[in-house]
Order: sequence, then structure tokens, then C-alpha cells
Amino acid sequence: MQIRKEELTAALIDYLLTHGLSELSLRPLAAELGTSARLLIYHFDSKEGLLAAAMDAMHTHLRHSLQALAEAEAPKGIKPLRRFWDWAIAAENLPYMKLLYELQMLAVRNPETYGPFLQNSAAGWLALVKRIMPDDERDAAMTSLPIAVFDGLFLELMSTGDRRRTTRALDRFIELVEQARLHRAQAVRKPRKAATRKRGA
Amino acid sequence: MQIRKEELTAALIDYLLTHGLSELSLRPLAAELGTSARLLIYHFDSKEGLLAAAMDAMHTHLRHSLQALAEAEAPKGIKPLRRFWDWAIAAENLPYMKLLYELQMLAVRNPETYGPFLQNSAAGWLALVKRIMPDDERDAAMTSLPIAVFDGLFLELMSTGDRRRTTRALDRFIELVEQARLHRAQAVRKPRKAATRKRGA
DNA sequence: CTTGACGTGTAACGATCGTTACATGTAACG
DNA sequence: CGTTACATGTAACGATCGTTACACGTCAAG
Repeated sequence: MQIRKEELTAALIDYLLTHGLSELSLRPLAAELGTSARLLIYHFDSKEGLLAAAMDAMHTHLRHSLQALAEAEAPKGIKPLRRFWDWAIAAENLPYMKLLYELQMLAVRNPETYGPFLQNSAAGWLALVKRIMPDDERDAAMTSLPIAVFDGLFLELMSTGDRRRTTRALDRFIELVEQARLHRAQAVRKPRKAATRKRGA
Repeated sequence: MQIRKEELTAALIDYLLTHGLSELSLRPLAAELGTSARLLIYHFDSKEGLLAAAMDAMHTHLRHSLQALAEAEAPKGIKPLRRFWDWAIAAENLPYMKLLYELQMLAVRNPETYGPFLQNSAAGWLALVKRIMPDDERDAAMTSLPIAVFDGLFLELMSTGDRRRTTRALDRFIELVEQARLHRAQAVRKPRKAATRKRGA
């Protein structure tokens, strides 16, 4: 019955992964962990310390898992963005990603409460995104776009649970980027310019 | 009858627009409205009734404002998606949109609390989106995509407040769709390769 | 003037919150 | 053995939560 801090943290994350952050309360949490609120405070000093430990563990999990993805050999024919998506919606990462997005949203409205738990995970994402977009598109707006597509689709996935639809939409975006790149390549090779502009709606 | 209730609802929304939903408490709310918690319960029956009234008013505002947009004459040269974006980030709509997104996220984790306040605003969006994508792309994935782009960029706007960057990214997406359409049109006119058709991943 | 509905203030209820006081059990070490 | 440090249980504290009881004032209708 002697649970130490690390074991507590692991169980704590499991709890947060299914119950979310916003309505966390010490006593119900302690009840499900088989301990008491007293113990949680003893080990984590305060509720905030408890949240800090949990959020840190979450970030650590995601960082390690993402690093493993980056180091693994990339299969041919799968675009980085799609590979990132598959990683995110994999069973072992999806709950963590949901928690991360929940944190991000809560931090928008309650920065003083949740802001301290934000780590710059976007920096990690960016390293991957850098390889997604064509080089000549690497301005700020064009790195924003794939991340926004990812975020938006992940949002829809969280709301509807529709993996097929969201994944297909992501593939459509990738095709779109491909086609546009191809089109630009052709336009450079044979610059006919204004003659091809016709539909504007 | 019940004139007081309408005034209260208006003030209530103003409060929620700036303070958010997740940490709403009757007494601080009442204090800022210059009344008492007693009064709020008297007029709205319960906290849930109060939230219901507020969320209904929010949906009503958005629906009316969006309808006004749909009925207004569309300026030439501005794509519908961009027009929708400009509407959403306009000063009079942005706080409502933020509140809507907050509601949507809270409903993901706490459906029993916030689910009842969800109305199918996506249906309203869809009517606009229908005119955004080219006709031959109107499958489910391709209507998901612009909405996801919008959602993702709006999320980033909420987090960073960077209007310029997000708006520019949206414009890039629109260009992307345009270029892809143009490319496909050329491919149809001179079908050199079958590679530009659908690939099954 | 009386009645009764609406609106409001004060105060309290029971529940739950994060946190703390106090006592105790366990086990390693001198 | 006793000491010491960590771990744990029981209970309670004060604060705040949504909600309710009760009394009072206003004002139009009878």
C-alpha cells in the first residue's frame, strides 16, 4: 500500500488522461488512486504542484515519443505531415495529445492557472514541419498553415472521433500542397502567366 | 413581462465574453452585475438555466450576424473563406467565437455539463463552405478541410493574438486551393500522365 | 385599502473545496 | 534499545460553492 511519488504520478496521469484537467478535485482523485487527499498534498505540496508534476510527465512522454518517431526510419512514400498525424492519433499518444490540447485551451482563458504548465511543444512540432513544406515556401504563414490544418483536424477528431474523415482530409491537404508545387514547377518551366487566369470565383 | 431578465442576460453575456465559462461562479458574477446570487437564481432558476440562457443568446447573436453576412452583397475578389474569416475576427464577433470554441472544447471532456448547450453551428458554417470549394471536390474530406483550416487558425489566433500571421496563412490556403484547381484544369486539357488523379494511400 | 405578483436583501444551509493539525505506523541506523 | 525520517490515517479548518428560507418593498388591479 505504500505508494511513492513516482507511482503516484503514473496513476495520476492515467486519471487525468481520462478525466481531464478542468474539473480536477483532490478527493475524487485520491479515492480512485486508493489513497487520500492528505497523501497527495504530502507528496506534491499542493494541488498546483500535483498538476505541475502531471503536466511535466505529459510533456516528457510526448517529447520522448516524438523523438522516437524522428529517429525511426521514415517509410518511403509517406509524407512527414501524415506520419506526424499517424503518430498523434496512435493509441498510446492520442490521450496525451487530447490532454495537451485541453491544457492549451484552458490556458487561453486562465493563463494564471494553466499558463505555467505550458511548455513550448510547438518548437518540437516545428522541427518536423520544417521538412514538410517546400523550401521556397518557408515563410511564417506557410509554416503556420500545416500546423493549423493539423490542429483543426485534431479538434474535429476530438469532437467527433471520426478518424477516417479527418485522416482523409489531411491527405487532401497534402495532395493540395503537392499539386500546387507541381503547378508552380510547370509554370516556371513554361511561363505563360496571365493567359491561364480565367476563373476567379 | 420579465424585463429584468433580458437586461440581466445581456450583462451576463458581457461577463462570460470576458471571463469565460469554465470558472463561472454565481457570487463573483452577481457582484460585477451589481446584484446578488439570490437574484440570478430567482430569474434563471439555477446555474444551469443561467448558462442555458447565455449560450442561447450567444448562438442567436452568431446566427443573426452570420445571416447578415450571407445576405450582404459579396465584394468582388474576396474569397468566401476569407470573407468568413474576416467576419469571425471582427471586433463584434470575435469574443462570441472565442466563447463558442471554449464551449466546444469543454463539451469534449464534460459532455453532461456542456453538451446540452451545443447547437449545430457547424450546419451554419457548412452553408458557407459549400460555396468555397470547387464543385468536383465536394466530398466529405474536402468540406472538412477548409473548416479545419479555419478552426486551426482560429485556435492559433486565440492563443497568440497574431491576426496578421493567421490571416496570411488563411490566404495561403486559399491560394493553394486556387493553384491546385488551376493545375487540375491544365491536366485535363492536356492529359499527359495519369499521375495527377486520385491516389489511394 | 387590500391583495398579490414581482423584485430584492440578508442570512443561512449542506456540500465540497484545498489545506492543515495531530497522531501513528514502519523501517533503517546508531 | 532509541532515534529519526518517511509514509499514512482521521478529522477538522476556513473558504466557497449552488441553493433556499424568510422578510420586505413596490406598484398595478380589485
